[in-house]
Amino acid sequence: MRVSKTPIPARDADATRARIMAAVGSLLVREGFGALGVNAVAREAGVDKVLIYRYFGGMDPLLEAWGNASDFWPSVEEILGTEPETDPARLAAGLLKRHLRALRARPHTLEVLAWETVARHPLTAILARIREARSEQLMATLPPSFREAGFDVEAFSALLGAGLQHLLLRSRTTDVFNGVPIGTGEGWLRLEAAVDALCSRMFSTSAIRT
Amino acid sequence: MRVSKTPIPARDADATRARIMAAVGSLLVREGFGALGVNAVAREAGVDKVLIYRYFGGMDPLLEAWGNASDFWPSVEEILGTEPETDPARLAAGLLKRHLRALRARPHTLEVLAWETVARHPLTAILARIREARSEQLMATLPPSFREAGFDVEAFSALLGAGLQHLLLRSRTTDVFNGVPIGTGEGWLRLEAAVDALCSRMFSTSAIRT
DNA sequence: TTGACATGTCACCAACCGGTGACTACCTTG
DNA sequence: CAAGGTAGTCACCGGTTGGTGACATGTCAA
Repeated sequence: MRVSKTPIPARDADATRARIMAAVGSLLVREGFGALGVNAVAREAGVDKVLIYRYFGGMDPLLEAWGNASDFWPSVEEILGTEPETDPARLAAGLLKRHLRALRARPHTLEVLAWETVARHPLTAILARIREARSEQLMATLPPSFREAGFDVEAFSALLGAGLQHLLLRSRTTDVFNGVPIGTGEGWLRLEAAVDALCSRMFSTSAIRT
Repeated sequence: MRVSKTPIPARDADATRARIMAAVGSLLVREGFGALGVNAVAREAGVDKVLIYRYFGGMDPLLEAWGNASDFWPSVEEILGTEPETDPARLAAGLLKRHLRALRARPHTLEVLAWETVARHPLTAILARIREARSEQLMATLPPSFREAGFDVEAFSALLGAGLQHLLLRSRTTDVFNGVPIGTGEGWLRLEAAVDALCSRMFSTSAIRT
């Protein structure tokens, strides 16, 4: 009569590693960043926490691995779109809208962005570095006419980009922001239309006013 | 020879209550809301934590009391400004800019707003309620022409308001956002100028385009 | 003076946290 | 078969957290 204490220990390191990584993601979107810890991840993965130390070296390296592995940030192509656009207003609006849609499809990324606006953490630093590289890569593809549009394009795009990002973050927990239903697709259609209008009017009338 | 264990116990309940309340604020701005707890507040106030339970009934009631006490949200007058404005573009820009300045002067409020984006909490609910009331109060003072400007004013102001708020939150930990130095007054001047330009062009050309 | 009450100190609790060492079970290589 | 490494379990450590009960000390009124 065998009294084996370990009925199905699986005994598959790669699978265990994968379970731990997956647990990070699901725990993140379900409980939020505050719940992320060695004990919690181990519980979520159904695994002893000592394996986290053995396989990853601790929580921070695990988060690094997780951030590097998943398609955390949208690719440059996803933001640039397929066909080239010359009209600066359409170009700007297209970039903003594709950026919006890319983030809207990535709840993990959204969660980390939320954390980043609030607290400093090794993971947010890691991911910020990846994002910076992507951002520079993207900026390099933009035509120089974009920068000399007759108004402060940096401040303009900072304002709109920040606005979209903030609304995305709020949409995780709130249904309506300033009367706009950010919990539904209809609200985002209205916001995309607003982005279109803003870009169009800024770039087309940029020469009229100083 | 007296061996009094309590050299200066102060013995002033009101003062102790005040010290606890003050400790919440200073701890919040210095360490962030993650560090808020019974032990931390008691330490910060130089007070035994049992007094927090005795005087406030726990951490959440303490936070409620704190949120209700301080001038957390700017008054309606502070947002509306002194002199009435009829031009809708100037009116909108003025509202946004005064809102921005009011929040920039309130680090406590900013910290709780940041908190609100990542977690639900009794305190954030309390403050959200106060904010809602102020917001409605403010909206009631705006002329109806504001709503029928020929474009989606709600989406427009949601986007700009959210953008400013997001940049405010990011400025707590980051110096530059999209090339704009949000850590310095110069960056905020540029952003205010961008708000002016956006409002001006949206309201002045609203009839030209659909 | 005596008692009631308010104020504050202290010790303690269970629960959780991150982290580590010792162990068993298994598979592979000789 | 034996040896060694790998995968996983378990028990434990010190420290911190939220929370409570017992107690000392001061103040004030009867």
